[in-house]
Amino acid sequence: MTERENRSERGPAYEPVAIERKWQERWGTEHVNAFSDDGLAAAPRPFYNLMMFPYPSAEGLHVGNIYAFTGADIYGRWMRLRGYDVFEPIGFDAFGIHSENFALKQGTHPLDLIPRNVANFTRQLRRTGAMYDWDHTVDTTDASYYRWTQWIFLQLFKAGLAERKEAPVNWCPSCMTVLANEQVIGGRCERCNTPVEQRTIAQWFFRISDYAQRLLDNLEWIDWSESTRKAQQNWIGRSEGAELRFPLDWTPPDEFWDSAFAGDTEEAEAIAALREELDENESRVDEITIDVFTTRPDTVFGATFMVLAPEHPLVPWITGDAQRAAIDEYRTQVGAMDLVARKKTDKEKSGVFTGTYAINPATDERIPVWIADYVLMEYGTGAIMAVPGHDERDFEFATKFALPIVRVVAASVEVANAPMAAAEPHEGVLVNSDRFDGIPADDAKAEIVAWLAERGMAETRVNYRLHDWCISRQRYWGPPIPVVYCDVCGIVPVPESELPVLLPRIENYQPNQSGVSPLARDESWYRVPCPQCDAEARRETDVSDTFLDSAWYFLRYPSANRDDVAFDAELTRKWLPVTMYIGGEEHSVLHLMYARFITMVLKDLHLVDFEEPFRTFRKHGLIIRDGAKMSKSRGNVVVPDDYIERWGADTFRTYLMFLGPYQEGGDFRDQGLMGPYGFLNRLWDTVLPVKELGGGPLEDAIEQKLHATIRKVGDAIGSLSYNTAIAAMMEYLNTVREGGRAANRAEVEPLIVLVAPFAPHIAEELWQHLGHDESLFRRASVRREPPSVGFEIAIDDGGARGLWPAYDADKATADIVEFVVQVNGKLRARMPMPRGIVEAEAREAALADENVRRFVDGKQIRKVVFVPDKLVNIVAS
RNA sequence: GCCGGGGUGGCGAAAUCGGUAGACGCAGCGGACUUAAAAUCCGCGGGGCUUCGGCCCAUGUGGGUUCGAAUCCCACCCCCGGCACCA
Repeated sequence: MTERENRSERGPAYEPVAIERKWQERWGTEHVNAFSDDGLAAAPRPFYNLMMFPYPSAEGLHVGNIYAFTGADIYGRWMRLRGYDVFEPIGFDAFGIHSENFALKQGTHPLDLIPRNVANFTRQLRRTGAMYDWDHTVDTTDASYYRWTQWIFLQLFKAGLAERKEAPVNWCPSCMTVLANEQVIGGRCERCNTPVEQRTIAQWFFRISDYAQRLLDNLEWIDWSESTRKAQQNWIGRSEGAELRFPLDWTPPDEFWDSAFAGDTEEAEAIAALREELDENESRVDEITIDVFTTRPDTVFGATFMVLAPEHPLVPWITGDAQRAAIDEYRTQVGAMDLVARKKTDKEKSGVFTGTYAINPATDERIPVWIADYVLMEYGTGAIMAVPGHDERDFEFATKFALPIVRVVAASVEVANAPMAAAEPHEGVLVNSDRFDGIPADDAKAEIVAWLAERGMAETRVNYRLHDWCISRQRYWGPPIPVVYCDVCGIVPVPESELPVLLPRIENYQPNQSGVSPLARDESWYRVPCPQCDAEARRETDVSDTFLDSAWYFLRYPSANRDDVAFDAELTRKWLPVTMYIGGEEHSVLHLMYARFITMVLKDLHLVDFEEPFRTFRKHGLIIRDGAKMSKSRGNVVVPDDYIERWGADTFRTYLMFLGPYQEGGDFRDQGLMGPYGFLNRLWDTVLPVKELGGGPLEDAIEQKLHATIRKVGDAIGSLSYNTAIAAMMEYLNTVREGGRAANRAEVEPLIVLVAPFAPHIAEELWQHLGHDESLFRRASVRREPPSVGFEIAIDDGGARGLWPAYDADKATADIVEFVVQVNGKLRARMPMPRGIVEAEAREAALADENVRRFVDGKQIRKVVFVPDKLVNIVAS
């Protein structure tokens, strides 16, 4: 029989593309996403299923996107089948350097390019078969969206959490803009990999570091993927220690006080405060101190010199005349380094003596003050006490410049003065530390801090690695920061009523090295009257970081169609925080941190009533191709359109989920598609001959397998083990088809529902074939009288009921179980036994086995281990 | 260096409150159907030995705990991701 003849008996072949078109249209026209006539506002069982909205590139949707979205969509569809009102929106994160660079390369204006990309993405997204709510989408570049991004900025500004300050920032010479710390990876621009330079420019910062502790504390309880939580913990980088003060042994020149410490760095502020204090107390000026942060205050007796970061503001004032030329040269040299060179850990230590000494507050000894590039201005106080005996870097430095090295921690006091060949970072007891000798180093930390604190020379302190978020970008393609500079009034926020500050269309939007934004070229745009005094003023010409756009988009979705508020209070109460968020881990310290921060701020401003935006977050893995990372240069990029056109979205989706554990990712191999494709074909061929009234009762063995499969698939989807869920369905279908037998309706009808989250189109089609005239997903989500189906429907803990089949735990287990018989832990026989068999009987049956006897005979039975319904282990010797 | 994750057949992977290692699938081999091929269906499939009953070995390496270890403990090796002159 030829395939054609064969087919004519079994019915039409599976034609995925036609079926998928049909159902994608029907889902649209039948409003499958409508929970009720009142839509979002009235949904009784809200479940906010979020995925990370894509950046709409010109290349189109990447498999990585589809992998991420499909995994999230399966979860959403599953929840919907279980009777929840699943809100699953999608949008476009279309501002930012990436889009702008591409536009520049193409010579197409982003205002023209982005709508095209969005249209193409929309087409592709629809084709993947995800159940997006197309009535609630966002596009961050739309003025109706960024108006509210600007509004968020203003809320932070009013709360004192947005501030403009001059500070050393990361400058990418290729992108020609500043970057947030989070956008610098190993000293390089995360976008273009160019080594980042340091520049001092006035920028807008959000005070995220004020929230460091809260951001850290909440990580203890939020339900997030472990690795993502750890990444955030590392990024926040809390360390506990102390701040110690080292008085300078130095008389400041007169100009010290009249100097240019008018900058707004913390150090200058501290000096100003100190001056005031000294004036009040008529104290001696040499009580000026260098403050250091240390996690090892117990080693203070070993601090034999100090090191300041070359940029430290005290440096010019404490530099001796003899050292000035060398110091200036070194500072210039370090200032010219890019971050990759500066932060290199394996280069030889360098540094210069300032000519000034400080007093070690523990030993009262004079110790020299140096500058060196291994001390970083941005961490701690930008100054350290160097303890060469117990810090590798200090040891190296001391060795190179012949500075004294003292051991202050040792295994015991007896070995206190053995020669030191290297820094000894290990724990022990204090030595060469005067009255603290013999105390375990760990205990000494608190004691020494307390002792120094009596003299005002120390206090305990925690320090964070997290820095304020620099949000200014000297680029064109972003929301203008809504601020006006007035000579009279200073910094004036744009009144909320005047939002949005529209991004003007300018043709020459190329960035340049000047540090000045392209918008500064459009005088007609930036010249405005001051909103307060009407004097001539000037708009801020920087735009905000794209990550600000995405730090609040999840709040916008439910209210996407509202033009009077950023997010409606009622809708927000109903739908947020997000119930389930699935996305890539690459955003652990960028998007996911910023979104948490913005939400906390909004909570503090009483604009939302929760402070963690995502109840549950799960990361998904990465897809590689044929064992290697996908890249254009390697030529191994999967173009989703081609695969979907050829095999259908259902096969593509199912394969992506089958190729490996979802949370770990996997290797895309074209051959692999054949597995899921064959599965869907066999499903089709099995269900098609089943007529509406056909079939009879379930055979026992199949009924058992069915119940076990329902349980397994539900458990697996719940834990995102999609690959094993699919394997379980394949196994079940194999059982149903065993020996070429024809299936009956009761066997396949529930299977169609199990398959539906993965392959929704074929499921709909087969569902319809079985005589149901309404969409499976619509039927599951719109609560009316129970649908007439030939299986029990599961009722969720929360009372939700959709179409997901229930299983009977008793029926899911076979009546005859295969027992394993071991002798001394080694497998010697397998035998079927009735479920629930008691130990004595199992033991008797086991000992009756010939092979078991071979290993037991002639030996003494010491013990018999019995695991109900599983095994008997006879211990004999 | 620190923090995560991982190492199981030719390949992707299952199985981790300790209890049949390799489910499911890909590729492969054998068979049915066919003039033939494709498609489809059936069967085989870690390695070694075998008197065909079975036996021995096997989950990165080396130890340990246990009646029993891929799973737990100790030491180590390798791979992937993140952080890193962070004091």
